[in-house]
Amino acid sequence: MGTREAWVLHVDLDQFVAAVEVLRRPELAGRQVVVGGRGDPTERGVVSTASYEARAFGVRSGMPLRIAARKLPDAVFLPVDGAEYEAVSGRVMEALRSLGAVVEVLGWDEAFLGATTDDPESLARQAQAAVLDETQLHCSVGIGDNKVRAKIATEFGKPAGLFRLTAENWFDVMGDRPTIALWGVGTKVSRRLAALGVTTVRELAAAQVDALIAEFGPKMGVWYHELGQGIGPTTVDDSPWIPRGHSRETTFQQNLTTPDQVREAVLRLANDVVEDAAEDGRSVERVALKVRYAPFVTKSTSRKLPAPTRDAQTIVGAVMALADTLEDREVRLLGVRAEMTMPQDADPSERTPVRGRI
DNA sequence: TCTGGGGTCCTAGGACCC
DNA sequence: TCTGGGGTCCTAGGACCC
Repeated sequence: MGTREAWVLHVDLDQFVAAVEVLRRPELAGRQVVVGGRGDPTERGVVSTASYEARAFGVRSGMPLRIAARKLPDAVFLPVDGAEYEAVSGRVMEALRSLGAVVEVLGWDEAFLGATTDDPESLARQAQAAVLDETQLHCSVGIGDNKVRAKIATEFGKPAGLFRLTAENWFDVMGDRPTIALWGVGTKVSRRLAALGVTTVRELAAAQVDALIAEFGPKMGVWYHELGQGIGPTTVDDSPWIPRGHSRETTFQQNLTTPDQVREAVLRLANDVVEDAAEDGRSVERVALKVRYAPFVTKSTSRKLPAPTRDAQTIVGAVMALADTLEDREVRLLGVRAEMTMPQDADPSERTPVRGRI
């Protein structure tokens, strides 16, 4: 018998969105499926998820639909159906909770599991079986001694497999890889690291933390240094997610050209956001307006409200006041965001500086 | 290539105060 | 007259993730 230890598992559904679409349309199995936008590859929009058959031809998430269609003229293009994915996601998470581990939901298709066990591989296979049984969907599982290693391990398990990444094999597996392979390092940061002479994970781990702090600031400098060593948070937290804000944004198929069109669109977005906040029963303390002028210049402004409020008129009025400051130029995108007051004693000081939700 | 939508968190600079 | 230093709040922008 091994020793019982605390493990973090990261469960990630394989090509989730495309797989859900194939589930309800079995005739699509084995075909090139591209989900994105409204499903019309002649429109402005990007790929949400591509099936493995489509990825084989270089189609990736985030790619403009027009480009995907150029690469794959015979692919099936489908619109994003958030309600359906949310429903299936709920069943996935239920299946995971049935295992008795702590489940921290990260998004539609991802979760951390926290458990104390002497056989994490067995738990991982149970998770895969439970999800497959409940939803007919396959997932990959990363096994780690913290969240960072578990998350990165999943990539080596895909598709439908397992991989274990701990302090023991961290440098063997990751040491020679580029820093962009790390969760939380993107193109910009990897480029700035390269300018400091740091290109691999091993070099990042060995870098002077003072140099990283000078370049990235006190929090991120320390965080990147730890990331290079595979150090990360170990606590899996299943407390319900409390959103900090709500936002709605639209890229227009044709640019808006008149101030009236712009005001009308902002009003609509503001009303939607007010509704979202009202559904949560939360007060709004700050509003923000984002604009993307043609061809692709993005600006944002925000204003703190004199006092937190749930009054729709007040909130919408504050957004419209921001709209009055917009320039008279062609508009490609508009977005409205409302930030809400957090319920008491949510401890902002103890948060981990990882991008996105952890 | 012609670049979505919904999120989170960090940094930096200026204003203001003591 | 060569011009403090630190803290906090506000806002804009940047970076990243799914």
